[in-house]
Amino acid sequence: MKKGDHLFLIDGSGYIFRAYHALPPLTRKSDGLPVGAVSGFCNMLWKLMQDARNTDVGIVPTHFAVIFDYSSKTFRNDLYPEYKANRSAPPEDLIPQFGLIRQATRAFNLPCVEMEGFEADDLIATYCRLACEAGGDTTIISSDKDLMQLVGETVGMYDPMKDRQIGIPEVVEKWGVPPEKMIDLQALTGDSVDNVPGVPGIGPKTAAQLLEQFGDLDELLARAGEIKQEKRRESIIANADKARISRQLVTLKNDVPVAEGLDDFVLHAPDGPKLIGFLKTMEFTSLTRRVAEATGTEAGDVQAIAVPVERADNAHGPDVGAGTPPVARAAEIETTETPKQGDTPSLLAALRLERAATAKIDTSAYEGIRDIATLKAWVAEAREAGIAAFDVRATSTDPMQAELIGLAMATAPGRAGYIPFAHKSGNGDLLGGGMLENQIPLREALAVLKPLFEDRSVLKIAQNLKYDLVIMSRYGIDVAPFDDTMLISYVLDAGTPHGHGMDALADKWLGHKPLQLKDVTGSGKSSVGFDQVDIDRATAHAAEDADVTLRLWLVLKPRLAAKGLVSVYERLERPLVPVLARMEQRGISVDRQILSRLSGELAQGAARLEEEIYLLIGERINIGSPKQLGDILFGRMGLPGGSKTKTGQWSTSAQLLEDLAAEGHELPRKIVDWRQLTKLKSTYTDALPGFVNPDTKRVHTSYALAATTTGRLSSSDPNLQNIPVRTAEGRKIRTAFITDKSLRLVSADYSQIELRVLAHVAEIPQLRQAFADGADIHAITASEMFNVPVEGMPSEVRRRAKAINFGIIYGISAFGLANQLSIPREEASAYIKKYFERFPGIRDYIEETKAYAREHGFVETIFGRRIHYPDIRSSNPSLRAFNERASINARLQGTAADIIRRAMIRMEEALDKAKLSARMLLQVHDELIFETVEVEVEATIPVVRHVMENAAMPAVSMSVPLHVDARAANNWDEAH
DNA sequence: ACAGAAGCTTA
DNA sequence: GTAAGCTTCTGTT
Repeated sequence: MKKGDHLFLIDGSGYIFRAYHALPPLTRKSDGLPVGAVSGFCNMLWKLMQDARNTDVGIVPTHFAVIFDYSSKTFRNDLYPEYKANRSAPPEDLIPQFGLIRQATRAFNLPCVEMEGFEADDLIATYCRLACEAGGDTTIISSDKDLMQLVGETVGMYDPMKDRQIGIPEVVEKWGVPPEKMIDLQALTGDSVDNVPGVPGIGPKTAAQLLEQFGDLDELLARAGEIKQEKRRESIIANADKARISRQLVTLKNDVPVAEGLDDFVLHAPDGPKLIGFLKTMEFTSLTRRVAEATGTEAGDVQAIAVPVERADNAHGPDVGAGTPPVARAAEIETTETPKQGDTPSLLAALRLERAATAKIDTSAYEGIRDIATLKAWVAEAREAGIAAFDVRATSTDPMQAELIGLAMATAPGRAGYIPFAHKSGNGDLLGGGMLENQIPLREALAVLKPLFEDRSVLKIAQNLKYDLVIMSRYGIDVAPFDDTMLISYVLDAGTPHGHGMDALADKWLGHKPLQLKDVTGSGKSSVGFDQVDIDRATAHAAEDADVTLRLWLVLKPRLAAKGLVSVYERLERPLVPVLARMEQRGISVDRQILSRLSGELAQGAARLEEEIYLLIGERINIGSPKQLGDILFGRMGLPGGSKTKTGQWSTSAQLLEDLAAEGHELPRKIVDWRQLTKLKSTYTDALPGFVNPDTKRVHTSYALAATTTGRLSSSDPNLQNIPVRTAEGRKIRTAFITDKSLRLVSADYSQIELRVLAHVAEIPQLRQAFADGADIHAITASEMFNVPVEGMPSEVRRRAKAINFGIIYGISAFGLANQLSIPREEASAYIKKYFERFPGIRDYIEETKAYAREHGFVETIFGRRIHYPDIRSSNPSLRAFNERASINARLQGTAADIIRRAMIRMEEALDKAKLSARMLLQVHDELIFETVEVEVEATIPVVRHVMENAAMPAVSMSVPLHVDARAANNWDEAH
């Protein structure tokens, strides 16, 4: 570069966001790919380059580069961790455009410049300095105030959207200070968007005036005592440190060790065919025409090129792969719904399905990523594509104990690789095998992967992502943004016969059966850990999973929009993933001594009962065997009332034994008691200590988001949602769930949430009133049904009404109610009839639900969650009736589940905002359990209650108030 | 070694 | 009558 040359630097990242928000949304016609920002970008580049050839304009660039941010984490985060911390992920439809804009830049024959650890602004500052030193001029294509500090005699800015030049006078006019004081001004005002603190109470006007008065920031801070206005003076003195750190944050670094020099930016004429190929692919018809004219290219001769993101342009592409012909397949899917003609998401869904299902899966085509250079190339490729499916391989299915073995990544269908970190040679002698050659050491690999996994412009996709999230978090990586194919499937298809596991989804959508873990590790006694699998086989297996995950995403994601389920996914599913990941990581403290003592007591009690039982039956059978027990009780001893299970065995259910005990038989009572003690011992007091994590000394359950049909969570390993509470004996187990001395457990649970949901959705005036009054709902029900006053009501009357209320929630049947109340079926029938007479709205609700389910094959919660009942039209009456009851229950249980999900999603921020340190640990369907310091208990409870009671708002304003009870104690028993 | 049934725990 | 998960026993692979 020499004197007279002119460098154009485009702030690519800044432009993307501005164009996205400023320009009308635009999607590629053929498939709905969002391209608004790309279109704006291409038009701007073209205009700038046209101007470059038109010497009349005055400014003629000789050098040209587009600068991008690399990742969200830069050296500024080391200075100030909160820097840009409250930035949220970019909008859904912007994410794929980041990669496209880089491609656009290259199509224009322009250099794309970015560097890890630095913002685009730092690179721009550096190149400005270099150009200045070489005697050239610079124009920065941006209107960002953060760049205004660079404006000077040889550096100007240009806002392409407003067609406005920004020089020294414009900066002074806008901010009241010359460019060289912009840094001090920004240090004072701060920036709420980037989380630069600044001095509270000082805005641009005040800052400019102060700088005018004192000259610069150092002088101002030194002489702050001279400021007349009291508030202002105090604030500046108190926040001098914040101003200093802010100055560091806003000062651009102009000595970045850049890889490309200015000579690499010499402007070349555009390559017509290359550029037109890209523009055609994007379907920018008018720009394509203009470029064709200007470059003298015949647009018709140019083929649209393949673009790594969303290659739906290739719909008639490779017709390989066996099975159903693609067209028939796509058609088959859409006939199950009612697609609207020209409905773009539906069309996209069909196209995606066809592509992903037909492009052959070849496990031998995956790449082993064995050195840093290759890994870096893959990372670059993922950034280009804007999406990356990944799959973690680790030593354990428990993410709290798993050590990373390797990681697979896919960037496009068929394009996948596997990075081995820690595979060992398979010889299983005592010393174990040594580490295999040609792997990338974990630390080095993670250093390269971390910026990608945290890059807000690259969407990370996984199947059951929470597992990977917990592991990555333990390695210091916060994965965002992300999609989870399992959850997308769950939102689309809860209740359908196929599950949401990878194998089921691959089979259903891709007609493909992926390699099984067992096929590479072996099974049973001869099985080996995944780290003992040789790297080629591991690559085939893991990379295939990443490839399949990417294809599933391509197929499933557009279906969310096509079916109007985006908001369920975005508001009830995806945001819960990191919340649950954190809850699982926190775990809960369990006192092993208490459990061990209880185990001893239970063993003694059970042994005593065992002896008594043996004495009564005269032999030492296995009491735990229902078969042996039934044969003795009803066969040899000939007890009355025996009934058979469906396999023809004598039934020995607790209910039946209780009935016999009530008739005065001694043995059944002892058996029931023995079962209770052994149940408590084996399932809880003996099993729980085995779940204490050796590192954290706490118990970390695993929550499944996609395991139930209704939207509830489930808990396993261990299940902490079925810890005993009903009997005094069982409750003792809860005393083992404890906190440290200065901490407390806070338990907050919704009171009667499902009945409240019923009163709301079925619009039952008496029930709404009763809940509004805070009345005893079962007593009110009884009073309405039996015409008895609530005052002095016999407990039996209330009990029956309560059973009916619960029965309604479960999709009542006379058979079930009769069983529950131990009354004849005719009597139960009469109760139900009476109930419907008093609450006709509930009968209507039930009938409407059944009719809706029958018509659509699914029901919905009030938040739009869809639950399918494919057997609702079965000709089998009992199967049909079962589906009817389940669908009635699903609307209520599912709505309640959605409400607590919403509360959980909002809870952490609400606690943060209230400056409370409480940490959410557990969820038990209608209850949340927190751990907090004792001194904050009183402040925490109202915050928790407020979030939970208002969780339906603003999406739904319920006609019945939600009520939350909350208590704190040293253990779960007393807190509940 | 695994799968299903029976039984029991929770909301 | 709804929704789950875990343990034990039992019979099959």
